[in-house]
Amino acid sequence: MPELPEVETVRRTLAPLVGRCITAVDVRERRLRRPIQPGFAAALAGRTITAVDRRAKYLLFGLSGDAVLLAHLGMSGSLVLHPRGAPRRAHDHVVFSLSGGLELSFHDPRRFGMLRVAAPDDLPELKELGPDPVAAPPSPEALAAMARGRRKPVKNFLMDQRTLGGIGNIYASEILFLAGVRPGRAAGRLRRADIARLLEATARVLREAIELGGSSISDYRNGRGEPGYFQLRLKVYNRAGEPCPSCSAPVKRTVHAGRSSYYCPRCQR
DNA sequence: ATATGCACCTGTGTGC
DNA sequence: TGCACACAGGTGCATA
Repeated sequence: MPELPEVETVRRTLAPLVGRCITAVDVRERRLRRPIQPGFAAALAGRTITAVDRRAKYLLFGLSGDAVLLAHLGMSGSLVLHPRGAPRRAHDHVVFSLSGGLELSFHDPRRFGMLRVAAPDDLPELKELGPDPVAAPPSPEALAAMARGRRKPVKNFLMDQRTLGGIGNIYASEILFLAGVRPGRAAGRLRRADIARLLEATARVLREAIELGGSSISDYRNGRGEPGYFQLRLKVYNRAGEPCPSCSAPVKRTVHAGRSSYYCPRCQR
């Protein structure tokens, strides 16, 4: 579910938590894809949230006493605020009690998400992440250097978190459509002009998606439980057979590395 | 080193 | 209605 625009929207809706104290943590299900560590709740109780940051698709909650709560929403995860005592839903795996009568629920039906407490200098998950395409986009030269010699499809190159941190399956198709580049093109065979258009398209698509609060395809919600609206602006994702909004040719679906790709066979070369 | 396949899960939609 | 199957926003490990 969540790619950069969704995670950034969650970050913004949870930013007001800065200054609140985590008074208790109820771990109702530890069996996430990576099991919740022993001592997770005890390591958090009593700490105050000092920052809410994002790196690629990771959320980082800065905590008093030199600790970080690292969170990833996987495919189906959400973090939603609600008043204390609100009914638990199925798949509410962790409930954080906060000062001021609030609770924050980590809800994740597929359990691909991740929660971990760590010291700020112990975050190996973030080591290999590429530059943030919104906050610190690379120059065309730098992206071209990363693509040099690579034979993997440009769509998978964009989705590789070591290239740019935060692009997933939906936005990869949308970016390639806007840039006029076919998803199956080998990354290393892109021309300089293709690279430049890709970077422009990436910035435009992600910025607009953030403005609209991300895409709610089925059940994505921000930290206040509200949906996003960028799904209404998706041009090709999940639109196989529908007319291309630019030239009316039918949108095609293919598979790259096991993930669906959507593109216009006329507009994208 | 690089690219792909599959596993990890539950829920939903489709076709029979 | 029930059932089987495909597919879904991600990542990490095994395998060529």
